[in-house]
Amino acid sequence: MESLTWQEKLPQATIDFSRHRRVIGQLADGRELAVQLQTLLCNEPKNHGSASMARDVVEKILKTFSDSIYMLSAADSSDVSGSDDGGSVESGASKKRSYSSGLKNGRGCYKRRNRTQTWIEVSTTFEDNHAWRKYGQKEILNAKFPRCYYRCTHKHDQGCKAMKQVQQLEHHQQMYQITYIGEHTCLGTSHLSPQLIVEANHAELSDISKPQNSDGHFLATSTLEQGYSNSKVEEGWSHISDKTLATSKLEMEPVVDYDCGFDSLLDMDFLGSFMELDNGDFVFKDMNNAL
DNA sequence: ACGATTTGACCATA
DNA sequence: TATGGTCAAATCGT
Repeated sequence: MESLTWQEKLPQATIDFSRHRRVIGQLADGRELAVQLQTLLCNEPKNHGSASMARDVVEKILKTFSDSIYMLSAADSSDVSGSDDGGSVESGASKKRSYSSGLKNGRGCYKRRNRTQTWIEVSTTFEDNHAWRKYGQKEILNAKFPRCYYRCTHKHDQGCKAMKQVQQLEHHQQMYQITYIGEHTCLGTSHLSPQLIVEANHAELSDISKPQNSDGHFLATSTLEQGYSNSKVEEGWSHISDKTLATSKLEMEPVVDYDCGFDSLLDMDFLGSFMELDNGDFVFKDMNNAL
């Protein structure tokens, strides 16, 4: 009874490569046309209201084309370039330590927690108004950047079980995919600031909706479990510094388009593609379960 | 001195 | 067996 990894499933999910490539070609043509339209619009007066709106629309179209091409290309390429190089974060000090050989000491004795209280945020910042302590970092297969593991600073003094995992997205390096595990039970407020939030039961997504709120932030909902109220993410967006992350804080652009969020989903365990419905919603077709 | 971070080892799971 | 999640000693920073 062999369980297949997603890499092993990939060829099944992308059986018709030639059709894929034709679609990619079509998308490339569409992008080219959008570029031409953008060029035309650039000749319009800057302060012309409708022209500026049109430019925005064209930019979004371009991004949509680019990301669609990327998504298809990613699925098309069987060359899953391995976990790369070592672009890992190296802290200044070289550290060679000699572990005494009988290292048991209760090390690694733990239970994997259930993931019922899990949700995913995609944001330009991995800060929130909670104090986190980093407890691990790991190179992830097929991911350029390592995944960092944080737990609440108040784990011991207040017994707070909240944790989060932060992973920088390979194709949108200003974006971070943040997986929150468990609610904070420590004192303090919780205001998230996502561009996209996926509420999930750590299971496959089957339905992702376009942004509903006025801020242009994006919200995706798992149809498998509705463990959290959507209002959670719409309460407010205050940021304060996260002490544990301050030292590695990056300069980041504040504005991100929703397609970044979609891109991020590729960096997760999902394999599939997005389809836009007539009503404007996006549906994620899970290729893992296809065929 | 003490808390935070780094990083290799260990364990669970698919 | 490969991969991801967690632990904890060593190291760093204040």
